[in-house]
Amino acid sequence: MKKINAKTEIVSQIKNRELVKQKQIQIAMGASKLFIKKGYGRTNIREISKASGLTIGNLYDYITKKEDVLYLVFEVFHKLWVNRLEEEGVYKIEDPVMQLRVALQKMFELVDVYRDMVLLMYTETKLLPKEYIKTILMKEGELVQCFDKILVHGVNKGVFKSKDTFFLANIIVYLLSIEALRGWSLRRRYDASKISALITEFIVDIVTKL
Amino acid sequence: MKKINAKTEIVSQIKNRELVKQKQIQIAMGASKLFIKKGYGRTNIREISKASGLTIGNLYDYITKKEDVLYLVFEVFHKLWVNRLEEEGVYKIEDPVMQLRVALQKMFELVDVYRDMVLLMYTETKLLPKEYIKTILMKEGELVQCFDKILVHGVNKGVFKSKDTFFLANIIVYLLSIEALRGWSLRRRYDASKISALITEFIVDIVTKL
Amino acid sequence: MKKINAKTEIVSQIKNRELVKQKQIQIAMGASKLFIKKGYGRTNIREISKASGLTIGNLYDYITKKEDVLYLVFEVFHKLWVNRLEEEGVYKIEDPVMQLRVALQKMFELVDVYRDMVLLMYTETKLLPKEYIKTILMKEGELVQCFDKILVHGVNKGVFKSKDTFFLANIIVYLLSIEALRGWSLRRRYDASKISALITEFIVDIVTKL
Amino acid sequence: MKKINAKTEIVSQIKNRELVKQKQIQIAMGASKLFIKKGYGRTNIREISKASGLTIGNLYDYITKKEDVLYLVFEVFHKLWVNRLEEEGVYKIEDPVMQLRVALQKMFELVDVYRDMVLLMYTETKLLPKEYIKTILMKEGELVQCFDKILVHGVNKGVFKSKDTFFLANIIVYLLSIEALRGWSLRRRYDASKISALITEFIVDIVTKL
DNA sequence: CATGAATGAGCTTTCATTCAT
DNA sequence: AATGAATGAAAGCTCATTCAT
Repeated sequence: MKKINAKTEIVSQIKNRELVKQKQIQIAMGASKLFIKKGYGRTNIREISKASGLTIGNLYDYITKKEDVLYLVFEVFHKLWVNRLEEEGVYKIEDPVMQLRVALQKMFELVDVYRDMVLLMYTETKLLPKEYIKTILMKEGELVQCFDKILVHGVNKGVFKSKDTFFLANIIVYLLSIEALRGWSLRRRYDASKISALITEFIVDIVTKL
Repeated sequence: MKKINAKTEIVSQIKNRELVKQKQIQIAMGASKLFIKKGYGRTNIREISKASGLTIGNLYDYITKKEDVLYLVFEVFHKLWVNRLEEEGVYKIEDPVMQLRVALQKMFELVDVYRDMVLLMYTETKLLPKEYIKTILMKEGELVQCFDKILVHGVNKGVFKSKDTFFLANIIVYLLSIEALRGWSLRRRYDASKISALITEFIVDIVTKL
Repeated sequence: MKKINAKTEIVSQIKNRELVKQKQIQIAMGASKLFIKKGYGRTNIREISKASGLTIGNLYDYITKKEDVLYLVFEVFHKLWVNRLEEEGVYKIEDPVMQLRVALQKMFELVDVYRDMVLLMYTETKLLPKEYIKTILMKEGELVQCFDKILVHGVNKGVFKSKDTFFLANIIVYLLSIEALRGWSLRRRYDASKISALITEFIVDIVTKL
Repeated sequence: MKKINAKTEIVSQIKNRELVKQKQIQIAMGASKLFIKKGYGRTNIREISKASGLTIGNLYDYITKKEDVLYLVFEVFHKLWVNRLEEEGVYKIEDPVMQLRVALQKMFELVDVYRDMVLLMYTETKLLPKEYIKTILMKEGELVQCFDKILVHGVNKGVFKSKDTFFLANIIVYLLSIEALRGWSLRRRYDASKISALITEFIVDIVTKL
């Protein structure tokens, strides 16, 4: 397994590091709404400037290229996911099935709210320069590791059977996005919450029975 | 379940219908290579014109907007998939597990060759106008139906257990693309053919055991 | 007074002179409707070809440049005006006031039907190459001469007073177009037929009282 | 009589209102020369950009569409006319005939200088979108009102006889442009200043004798 | 640090005209 | 004589990025 190793920081002209961080978050928050609504390619710098409350010139004090904004958006957005699992006591749950169920539920809550953002990540990530993609994917990798940890915990307890938790964790993380990516098909029969429920049961079945 | 019903045809200035069809395929073939390499948004008309061997003006005799080219690419590309299942005797195999295995194998062969194209479809479809999206998704729906049919056949034979073949067919079609969409993660441990094999066994396990 | 002297003929590749004339009229008839509706600049050759029932290639057997079509339209259209005065016995009326009234009435009937065409002539003539403009204006000059003749007739009869019939004939011909050119202002108070009536009385007043 | 009511302002990306006004005039001045020489349709944005001393991008900071330039030209140009009457004490002249003569003279001075511009207004106004046409015509209406006022003044003094000053004011304004629109015919006999003189006497005759 | 006007290459699309059949 | 596919220059317009203030 190749080692994940990428650390990217948007370089800024501004000296005050605290300010830079604060403004970059401000930019990401403003831009994310636009990106979700219109996509990255169709959002222009003027709009990003307006949405983030910075003048164009000032905006460029905190970024170097437009791509940086997309990166910042992904960065902010990604923290949401991992934090969700880490900050809410999921890891303290002892019962493996319960732990998995809770983790999945928390993820689906986010998918439900940020469905378009999930789609955006799939659709726009590859537009970024390689350097950035590497970092983004590394952060995605963290989410896989979270589920891997949960699976290993279940296997150790003798509740889950999987011999290849890494593979299964990937499957699980991939299935989390099914509603965002294939909702147009599934929603012809089921509503969003039913889809989440079906996927949850499906995953639990897999890890306990296969 | 809503009825799928959409039919789109790119309007052309050219009267000779045969020629139109031939040239539109020519355009799609030329453009697809560019789209895979650079994405739709970063490929410009001049390049498409050159790649398809038509002058710009003549190109616009066969399309109306740049978007039409993306649609044409998807259309040509999609025929590949459904044809692959229909034309190669998959439906004549009696043994359900064998039938499913062969179908999956054929699909993975295509994924392997057209990995980037799969990604393109997921990433760029939503850039199209609604009218076109409808048609594209309808064609995607056909693939789901193909697998649904295979599953129903297996259930009737008493070999597959699934009570919700539509849901499962969606999962299967979705999993077909996992290598294209999350290969960056899986390939850190497995090569492409191993991934296909793992997914195949995983699916067979699911349909026979759950 | 400079002598009017211009004769233009659209050159054609086709040998049969009769056919050329017939087709050129066919082209003019088809195109005039388009020009009135959309203006010359916004009508393209494809549309002209369709409207005239000739294929593009064949159309170009009867014209050399798109401008030729505008010239043909003006030519056909202009015959209407002069013919209207010449063919309908206006010149046989003995009473000068009556003759003038009838002539004006006939002209206003045409303005009423071809209002947009009048506007078109004013708006597009100057887009033509000099050679063509000369011919067009010569034909316009014929109309001035028609009215000049009528005025001279009245002066000889002692009914009209004007010493400068050429100047007055120009004024009259100019006033014929007032509704087309300034109708937007006048029509806020009067309808089209009222405008014609007012102008007619105004002209009669002028020629008899000034 | 419908109420005239239209106000159009070319929207600009630039925040500094003063600058916008100044640059828009700069654009109008540069473009008007081109429009007079080649017409609106045959002048392209690149030329306008060069003539106005702005880069293309910057030009588009002050306009939205090419049409806006035509509107700006008309706007600047129109101020000239109304200002000419209002700023030069015409309204202070008590003697109606003298007042009318002076007003006409001032107008003909402008026609003489801006002959091609007058033609342009007649020929290109209708190319504008309705919204703009409305505003342009409203401004034209102001000129009619100026002459209406002069006529009413004369009628009140018992010097002019007209019962329908609105109609006559329209005729007068229309006659102001005769040299621009039909000069090609009249100039075969008279030079420009003679034409102005003839029209002036003609108008004075009309208002005093009819 | 902040402002926003300025830059100009690059984009998609149209269309008069030609020419092989 | 008739057909209509092919040509490609040129059009209007956008937008990421810079830089003087």
